[in-house]
Amino acid sequence: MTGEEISIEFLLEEDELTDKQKKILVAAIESFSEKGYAATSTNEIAKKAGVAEGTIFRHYKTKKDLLLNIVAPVMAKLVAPFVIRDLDKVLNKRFDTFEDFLRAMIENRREFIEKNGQIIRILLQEIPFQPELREQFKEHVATRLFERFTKVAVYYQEKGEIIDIPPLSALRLTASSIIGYFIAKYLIIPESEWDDEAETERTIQFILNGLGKGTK
Amino acid sequence: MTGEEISIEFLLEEDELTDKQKKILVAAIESFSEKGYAATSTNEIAKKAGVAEGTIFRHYKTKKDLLLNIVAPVMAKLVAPFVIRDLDKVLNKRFDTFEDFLRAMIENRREFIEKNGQIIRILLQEIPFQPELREQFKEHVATRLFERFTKVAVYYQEKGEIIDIPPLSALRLTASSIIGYFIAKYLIIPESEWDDEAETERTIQFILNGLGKGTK
DNA sequence: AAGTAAAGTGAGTAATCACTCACTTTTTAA
DNA sequence: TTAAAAAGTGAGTGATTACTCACTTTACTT
Repeated sequence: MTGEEISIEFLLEEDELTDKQKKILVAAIESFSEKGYAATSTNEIAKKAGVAEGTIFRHYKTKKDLLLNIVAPVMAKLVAPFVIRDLDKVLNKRFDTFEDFLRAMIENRREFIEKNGQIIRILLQEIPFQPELREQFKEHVATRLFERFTKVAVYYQEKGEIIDIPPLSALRLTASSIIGYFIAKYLIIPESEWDDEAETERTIQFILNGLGKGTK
Repeated sequence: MTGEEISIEFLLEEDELTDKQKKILVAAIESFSEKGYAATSTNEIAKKAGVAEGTIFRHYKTKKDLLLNIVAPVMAKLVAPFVIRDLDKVLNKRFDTFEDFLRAMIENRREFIEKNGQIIRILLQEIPFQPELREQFKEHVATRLFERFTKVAVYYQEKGEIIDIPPLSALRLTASSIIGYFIAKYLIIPESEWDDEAETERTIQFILNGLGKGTK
């Protein structure tokens, strides 16, 4: 976990935040991702940020409010628009092959994860316990992602590149393979060095063969 | 989450536990899986179990001790021996095809998940924050699973059924597809009814084509 | 039936929790 | 320059926390 840098760029630009407010966010992100939301005290965040505890509550009504203000923008302003916007680019370009599409997707998501690793970690941990997060996720990410991917799948199905299965199944299988790769790389075995290029290639070929029509 | 029954069968048989001790375990499992470990108080567990708070600490030195005593057996006595033992059966039988092997694996894991859903949930949630759990998992589950699967992969590679890639990559891709299916079914979209048979079949075919040599 | 160990109890404890508020300092605007 | 608004402070709040301990009840052995 050494050298992991925090991506608060968008938080910095979003509003005009004071120096102390930024420090609170940075400290909270760090502690939440290391120890978990429930196990992190506001006192601890204040100390790490070099700020009085009252300052936190000047800007965030409750501790949960702080959590939501950290995670929500990542979903609403990065995950959703980013995914959607870039998917639009991808879709509008209409990559010639499903393979090109996959390659672009994976590279796109890799960059996103590397910039927002800590906050994604918090998101993954807290989604089971915070109904607000779950709803935001469904609303902003899941449903729109599904809508867009359906178009992609149908497009390449019509081209005859991938087999005729329900788009949701195609999405599940594709996403499983890609996310599984990221989870293995960033969560399960982050210590070992990966041959990223080779593993990416294997993942792409696996999906292509898995969904392909066998004209290899 | 209605009608979900708790699998404490093995806990019941393991030692001779008193009625109150069983109730403590059941209550703790329920609360931990619903609210998370850190957000659950011992007072709350005691009340739910109909027991004095002191009774909990008579049997478990600390709250964390309680957590470990719930989760560890699932790994050590169910996950590890179960996975390994059944994998042995599977391996010793030497299923004719990789397809048969996959089918047996998926059915086996499905039953396990359905019996131990709550504890698996706790395990997944707490692994990032409890080093003891992480080590136990690596020791009992990950390494042995990898060892065994390597043999399987090499066996079917030699038979020419699956392509020649590193066994770890084959494991990653296979596990991603299967676990992805379970996560989708039990965690992400548990409310909708699934055509389990069809989805299982699609998952198997996806893996077979993905790792196959294209002689479809 | 008596004696002993284990199981169970619940009031008590110090520490910590999220959060408040009267106050001071800094920033902004006219 | 000044007044108002915003940002920052930290001692103080009652509630809750995990855990203890002197004591009572139950279970087991002879």
